[in-house]
Amino acid sequence: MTSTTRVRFAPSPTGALHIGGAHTALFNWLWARRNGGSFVLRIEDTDLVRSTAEFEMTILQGLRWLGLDWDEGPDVDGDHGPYRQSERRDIYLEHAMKLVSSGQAYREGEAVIFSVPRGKMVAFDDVVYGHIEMASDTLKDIVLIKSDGFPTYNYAVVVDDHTMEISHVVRGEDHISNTPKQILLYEALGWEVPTFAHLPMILGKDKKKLSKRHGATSVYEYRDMGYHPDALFNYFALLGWNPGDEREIFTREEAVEMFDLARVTRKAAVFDMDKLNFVNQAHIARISPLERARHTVPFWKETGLDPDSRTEEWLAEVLDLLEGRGQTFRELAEYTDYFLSFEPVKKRYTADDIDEERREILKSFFSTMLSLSSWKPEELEVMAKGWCDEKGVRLKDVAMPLRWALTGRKVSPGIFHVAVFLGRDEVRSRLSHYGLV
RNA sequence: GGUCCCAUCGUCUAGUGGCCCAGGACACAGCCCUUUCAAGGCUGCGACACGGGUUCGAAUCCCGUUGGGACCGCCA
Repeated sequence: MTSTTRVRFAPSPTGALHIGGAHTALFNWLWARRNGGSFVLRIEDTDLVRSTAEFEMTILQGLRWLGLDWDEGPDVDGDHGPYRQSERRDIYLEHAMKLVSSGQAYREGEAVIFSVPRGKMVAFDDVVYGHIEMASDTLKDIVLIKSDGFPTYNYAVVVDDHTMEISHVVRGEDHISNTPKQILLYEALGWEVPTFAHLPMILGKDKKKLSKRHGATSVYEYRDMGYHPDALFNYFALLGWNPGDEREIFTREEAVEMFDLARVTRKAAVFDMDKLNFVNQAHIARISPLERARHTVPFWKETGLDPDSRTEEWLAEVLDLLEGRGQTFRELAEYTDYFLSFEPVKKRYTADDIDEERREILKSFFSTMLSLSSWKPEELEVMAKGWCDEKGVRLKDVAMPLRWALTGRKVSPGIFHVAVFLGRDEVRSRLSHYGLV
């Protein structure tokens, strides 16, 4: 019937967009884009008590942030709407009544219940898990319409996937056990059964289902921790799938090109922050300096700094000095605070580790340094090495005090690069604050 | 309890009977580089859950055991 690929992501708006949901949405999106098909977004809001419009909105925003765009959905017109289950009640009722009149379902109270046929073997071939079968005798009758007039999940999903002409049902492995029930419903309704592809679950470090106990579970938390959406996308794609070669860092477009449902793995995967950090660092290294700066701005602001008083080019240059240091935008902001202001340096460092004897040596070195004719990193380094040789001092004995005075930290990029970028006047001013010049 | 699914380094995985006394990546350790920390380069540590089969040959196929997980709601 449907020759084109149509997949869907069907979240229920009872919470933020969680990692598991984002992972499922991602694989659906990948499959749709890979095949030039459609990605449909459907809101499963039949749980009156827990569903809210706010959650629906955050889920949509979360998907957008991740770069997962949909072709049809509650906010995008299509030929298969409406896209909220709460707006499709007449459709569910209509088909349920057909089952009642054909004797395959019965009423009990206000509800409509499907009688599961006895002695049947229900089987399907899952793209990921292979052949699965289950005896219908192990199933209880299935509630179709609840007493409140709303459909149940297992019923609504069948009606929707059929009427929306979904070709591939791609969802979490926790739905494998529901699949035979749904197939029975497809058959009773006389509908063609779609192709199923179940995805492995994502677990926490302790191999238990991911929950709040494992820390951040909503995609927004990752955004706020300083992860790039492309990196999260890349990392999610690697959970339960791999391209077949040894590439691990790739763009959205590259993933679309390489993706194949047939290569999805079956084992539940543990969400590993260390690997995510590595992937994020790799993406930060790949994006342009300007984009890096734009992503870091909110984090500078968060620590009370004022990046708006600088040009984007200047900010990008600052970040460039980091040369790979930092795994998140939050760290990038942290590691460069001293470029934007001397205040954080003063808070971190007081110079009370320097005794008088040491201070005299340093003053001598810094005055030579500040009077250098050329203010370039290489020149500063050559001068410093020469000076140290002559005085019988180790380079680190002058480089570290300089680092402390300029950055307030024991680690930083090459300190002569920092000094040059800060400028001779600013360096003199910071050194003089500590009485070192 | 019933049904279903899963099982390769700590983690993500490659592997579909011989190319595997198992390859890559993260993490970890060491070395190189070096003014610190990163980055980068090199090296190392480290796994086929167990027991039976089938086969000339098994991580790969079959059976069982053990261990995980999911579902069994008028939740989704």
